[in-house]
Amino acid sequence: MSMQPIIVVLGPTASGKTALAVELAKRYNGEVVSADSMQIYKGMDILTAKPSDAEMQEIKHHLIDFLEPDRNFSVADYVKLANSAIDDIASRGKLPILAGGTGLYISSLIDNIKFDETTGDKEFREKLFNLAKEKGNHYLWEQLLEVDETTALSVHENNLPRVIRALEVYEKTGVRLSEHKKTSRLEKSRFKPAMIGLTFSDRKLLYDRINKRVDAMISNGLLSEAEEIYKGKLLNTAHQAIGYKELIPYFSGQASLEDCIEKIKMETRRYAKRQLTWFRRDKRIFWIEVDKYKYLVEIFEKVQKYIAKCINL
RNA sequence: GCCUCUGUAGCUCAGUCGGUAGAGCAGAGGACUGAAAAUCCUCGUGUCGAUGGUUCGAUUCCGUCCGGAGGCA
Repeated sequence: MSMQPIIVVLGPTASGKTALAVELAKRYNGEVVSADSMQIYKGMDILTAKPSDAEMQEIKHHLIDFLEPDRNFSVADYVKLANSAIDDIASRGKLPILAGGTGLYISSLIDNIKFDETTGDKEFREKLFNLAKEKGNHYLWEQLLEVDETTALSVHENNLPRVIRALEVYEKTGVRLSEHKKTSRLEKSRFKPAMIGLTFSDRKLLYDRINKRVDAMISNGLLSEAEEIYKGKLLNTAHQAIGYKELIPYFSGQASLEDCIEKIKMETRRYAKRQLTWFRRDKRIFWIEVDKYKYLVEIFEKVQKYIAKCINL
């Protein structure tokens, strides 16, 4: 079976991924598959900086705006859906273009990580969470040390969700997470990716863009959008969105709007930093420092050359 | 004009009974396989406002000057 070529556009939030992905889709007869853990949800348009209506009409986008915000979602779900979206695109003779900032989703898909069928057990997790509360994080971690030493030694005892997940995997499947990690990578990836990373030579410029974008979101109606969400019901995944949870103290009258907006900016900056940390370790990525180019055309030309070299298009 | 308080890390402030200093926040680096916009770990040298004096030694005590806050006229 020949490998599926795919263009991947990644980078921190507010780096210009959406625009580049759309341009590439036009140039290569492609369709965009979003790799964003929040844009999957319906509504939350401003909050998650979804592509504009014009962009969506011009180029078909997948895995955006399809799930109710009260539904949970996971990497495993993502990989499954993304794979079938890609098959669909390829079957119509088009080129899939993956674009987004959720590093875990991107690498799980591109590296063809196999997830097994057991889903997360909410009750089990809650039980262990309470146990940790009662007896301390170290107690729980020691339990993990007994059943899966490798994982225990690589996860800090305070990283409760990770400790709990590792215990859950062993409890429900009888297989250690550390073993599962090995077998999950046995199958070779079906993709031949051209990975393009957008970054900034000067972090301050990125932060500047983020701050401005948050201000723009506010003037575009973020408040009323977030208030709608505030009234509705949200479950685990969606309520984590930056820009929503920071406004809750404002809605409940516990903090000033100004302070909450500052908080959104700060959390977004930190998020961008974490994204960069995640992506930096992937040596396949062809990085473009976008602040070094005056015109988008220059970036576009560079990217095209790289794509030509990488996947012969 | 006089009196009192104050000036220490990007910010808010501790502290040194005289032996050149430390927290929180911000920031930086890192980890990451089913909640990932999440979760977690590590990292604190700065003319201690300026300048004279006392002292073996001053950011610490004293004088003067310059900022800031308050009070009295």
